[in-house]
Amino acid sequence: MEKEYKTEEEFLKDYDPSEFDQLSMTADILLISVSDEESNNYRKTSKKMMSILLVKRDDFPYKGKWCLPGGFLNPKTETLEECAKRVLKNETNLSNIYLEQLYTYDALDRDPRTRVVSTSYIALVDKNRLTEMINPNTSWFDVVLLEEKNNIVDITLDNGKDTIHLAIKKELREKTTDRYKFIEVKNDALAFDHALVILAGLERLKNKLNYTDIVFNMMPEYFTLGELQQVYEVILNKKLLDPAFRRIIASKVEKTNKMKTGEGHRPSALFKYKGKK
Amino acid sequence: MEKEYKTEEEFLKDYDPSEFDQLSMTADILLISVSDEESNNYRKTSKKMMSILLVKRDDFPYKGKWCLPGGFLNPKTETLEECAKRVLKNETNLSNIYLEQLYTYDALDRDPRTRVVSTSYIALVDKNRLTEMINPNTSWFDVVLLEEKNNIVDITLDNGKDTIHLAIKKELREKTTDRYKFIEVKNDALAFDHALVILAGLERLKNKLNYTDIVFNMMPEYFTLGELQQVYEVILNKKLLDPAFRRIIASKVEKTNKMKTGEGHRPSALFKYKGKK
DNA sequence: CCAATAGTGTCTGTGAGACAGTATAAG
DNA sequence: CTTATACTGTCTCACAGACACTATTGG
Repeated sequence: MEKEYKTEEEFLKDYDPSEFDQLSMTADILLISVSDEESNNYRKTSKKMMSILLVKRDDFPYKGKWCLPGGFLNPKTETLEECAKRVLKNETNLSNIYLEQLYTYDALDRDPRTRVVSTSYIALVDKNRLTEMINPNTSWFDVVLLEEKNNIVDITLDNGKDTIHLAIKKELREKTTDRYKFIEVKNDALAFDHALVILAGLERLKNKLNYTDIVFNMMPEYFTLGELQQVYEVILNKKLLDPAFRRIIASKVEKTNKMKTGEGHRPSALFKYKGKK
Repeated sequence: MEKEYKTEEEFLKDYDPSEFDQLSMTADILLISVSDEESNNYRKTSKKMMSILLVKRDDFPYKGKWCLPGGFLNPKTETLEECAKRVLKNETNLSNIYLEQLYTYDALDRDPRTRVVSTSYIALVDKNRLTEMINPNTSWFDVVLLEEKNNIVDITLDNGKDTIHLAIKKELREKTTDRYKFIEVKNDALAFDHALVILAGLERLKNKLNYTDIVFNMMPEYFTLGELQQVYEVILNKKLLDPAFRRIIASKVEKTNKMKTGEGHRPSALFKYKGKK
């Protein structure tokens, strides 16, 4: 028999959450950066690549597999975003970085332990800011290949020791939008559904590049337009034409009187992010 | 003291989820449609308005306030999207409608009972499809005003009996993107953080209109280009020029040999959605 | 000089914005 | 005929794509 409550206070006093079905949540973070691959030619500039941070799992489940940094939410004390920041701080000692909610993953069997719903976040960082890695199981993986053919995306990640090959099928959810269902076709190395999170995150970043200034969260304070263009090119996965790129970017950056020299070719001006036009 | 496990099976056998902090989740649905406001002039076409579905709360907390249709997730049996579909089916008897995850809301105090994290969904429907409303507490509210001035958004909702005024402040999260933190400035009628969900959902729809064919999820099978243009105009909240609109839409629709007549002016051809160009 | 990147000038085609004009129904 | 919407033709301007050209360094 149900009790009748007159006021919200009275109702809340009697409320017992443990009567209801509960579950656990995690926040998982896709930390993306752009790194330099050193060049063999003194004249040539270093080739840039995207890289993402992975952690080798010490414990079951998925012991020995790689996964995104993440952790269980403490429901009494923190929000999911705070949880993501805490995890990131613990793993990399980074704080004050760009963080954006990506998607909430909740397949029934995504965690073999019990029902765990995960809200994923994208984090962006300028690699120069990354000094010490706290967790020794943590490693940067370069995105050495990212290619889509016939709705199958092939991704190759490499950290210098391990190489991870992923293949993910994209199935159009409905003809009216560009939403896809991602299905793992090949994944021997990544735990949980994190391969799907990585692809979703890289695609989100690619899209946002075109209509926001999000890229500057991955840049140092001073940069050349050549460097900036390379970052665009590696994220968009295509070459851009110099004049067009400079036209678009011109209103967003500010030329400083600093120059970058000693590169075996004409020096280039250093720029700063100016803020939105 | 921790036990050492050799295999994942062994580990899972001993795993007890209740040892860890758990919480409840809900799925909340912002169901959006476009309705006709009948005209007083036999010649004039009816004015279109967006409308959203709200439910009057029968129980504590927020008893008597309006909220989005939503319900608690059963962690053992369903995904959040399935939960959203179940709720929608129960309230409106609708199934097979467009559903898209919007955002996961998780402020510590968003539910006075206990920690409840809510994943919100946008649902779109052609109002002609909506026949019977099952829950008598359910009502369509027209968006009679939606206006942004100095980063304050004013929204007025009206269901013919009740009028709801909302004011939400938009605070830019960082200068590199277009992300805003939404803060309720005025809200006497909506429960939880649902005013924020409504604004986020309407803005998402507005954005998606420009780069997807999402609008056709709100259209009947046959429609005139004038009707379609009106739907665009009410969602984008601005007038469009006929020739420009027709150029953009031309590749997406297919002219049928049906006509719409009897409107007191030149009849117009009926079109069908053709699928992506 | 050479190789490599920095940086600019300019043509061209596409496409959105704008406006004006014609067409056709009901009353 | 009037009124209101349906539908089309065409000009202009902004801007992305493309290509060619000049500038400047280290070796």
